[in-house]
Amino acid sequence: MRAEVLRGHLDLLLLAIVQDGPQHGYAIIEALRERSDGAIDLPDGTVYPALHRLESAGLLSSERSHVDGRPRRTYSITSGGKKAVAPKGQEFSAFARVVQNIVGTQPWPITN
Amino acid sequence: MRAEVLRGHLDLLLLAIVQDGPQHGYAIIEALRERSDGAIDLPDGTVYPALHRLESAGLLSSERSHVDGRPRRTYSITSGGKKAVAPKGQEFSAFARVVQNIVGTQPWPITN
DNA sequence: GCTTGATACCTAGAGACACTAGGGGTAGGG
DNA sequence: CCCTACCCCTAGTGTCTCTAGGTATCAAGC
Repeated sequence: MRAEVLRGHLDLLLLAIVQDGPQHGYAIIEALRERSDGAIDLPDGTVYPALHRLESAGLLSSERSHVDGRPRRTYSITSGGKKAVAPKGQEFSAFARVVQNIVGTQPWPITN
Repeated sequence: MRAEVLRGHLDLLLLAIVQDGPQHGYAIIEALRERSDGAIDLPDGTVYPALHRLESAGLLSSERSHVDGRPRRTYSITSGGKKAVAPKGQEFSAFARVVQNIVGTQPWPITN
């Protein structure tokens, strides 16, 4: 699955991953791949600029460190990021529901 | 809801509407607004270029006509468009499921 | 008769964001 | 010594939506 498909929702995914604990960029990419069973496999050239955007937007903060001599930038979610992630998630749900409704496919069982 | 949010999925929505019967652009915009309970309210400057794209991609075809002296362009779905809409819908479902899964919000009732 | 609003279509230019395709390094195994 | 995995970064490109205009008909209100 290309990030092209989730354009505009990549921020939500990145925030969701970092919300579960500070991560560095490379680990975030792996976490997304694992949590999606390989469906989401992003090029790092997509993720790093997105992380920079989120940081300059104040939703993430980062710290440089060195592990085994390798430079690392670890991202943590800020209080602003925490506040933003819930409504973003709800907005996505609403969006998905509306699209499913119009398209007519039901990905989840109807219960009533 | 801005089309910005559904970037990349607008094609799917337009195809889904036209699949239910030929429509002209203005009517498609209204159909989307009604079927989404007002959530999707697209500017025509977004929709018309999208329809042109879909036509030049061979997924829609159009015919000019006149109603009450007003020029109209009515769009119909092509066989190529019909073939494309189902997998696009499934792709969207898969995408939505994966995102929900990662974000952790469940917009539909869990049944097991 | 004139204006306003709804109907109906179109385009140019700008901006946002993911992509491609590179660049830089360290560490470890063959 | 080279290749792979690990780790970060940027420039330029392309696609798609947005804004902000334009054109034109018709009905209703004044």
